[in-house]
Amino acid sequence: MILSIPTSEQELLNRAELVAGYSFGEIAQYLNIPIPANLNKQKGWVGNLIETFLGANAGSKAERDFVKLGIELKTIPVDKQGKPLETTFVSVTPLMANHGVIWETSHVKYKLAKVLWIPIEGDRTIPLVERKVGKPILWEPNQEQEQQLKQDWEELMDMVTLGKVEKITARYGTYLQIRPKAANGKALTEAIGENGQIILTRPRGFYLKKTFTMQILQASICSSHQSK
DNA sequence: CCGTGATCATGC
DNA sequence: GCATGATCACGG
Repeated sequence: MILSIPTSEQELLNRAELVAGYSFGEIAQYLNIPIPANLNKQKGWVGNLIETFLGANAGSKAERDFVKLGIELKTIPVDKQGKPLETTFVSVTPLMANHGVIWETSHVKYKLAKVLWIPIEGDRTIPLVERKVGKPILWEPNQEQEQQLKQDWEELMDMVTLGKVEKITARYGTYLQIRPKAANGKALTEAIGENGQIILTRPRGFYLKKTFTMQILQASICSSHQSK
């Protein structure tokens, strides 16, 4: 089953709010999509399920999910207290041709300009079929958050361009980190080495640390209380 | 191989 | 316990 692409932000929000509270089993049955026993072999299954229901532009383009609306969709697994269980992948880390690349025009800033967060139950003790979708959060980074991300991005990209990519660990960056992002350890891509030469290294990606996404989720709880 | 969707699972 | 580094599936 293919659902139409939402033509407005409000339509997208309405659909996201509609699906809140339903289980993965119910949604998969409605869309006629088979449910895996677990996510071991299909780690992106939940993300694809929600994308399909919300009518996101399918494909693997380096574009936002809802191009016309300028909105990126992210499902985020949370525990019983609503805290993130995983970091959040943002985009591939460019390891070459970074001359003149700045934060303002970076893929990270672009992707995170406007995000529709969909919390999902991620507790592995709950059978996949029974796990439920949470209430959507439409988020834009505030000035402080953008500054935090920019600072981390600049520190990390400095290392990449200066040939220190092999020295980067996930411990760098306060809220944004760089980690491997590949099919397996055999995947290699070009990068700048210690002496400015071209080396082969594992592809990397930018990820948001849990401390950052937790702030987004908690802030939304606060504002919903205040608005009552 | 790259980029999309991410979570797994071992080491600390 | 939990984060880091590794990995799974798929379209192009």
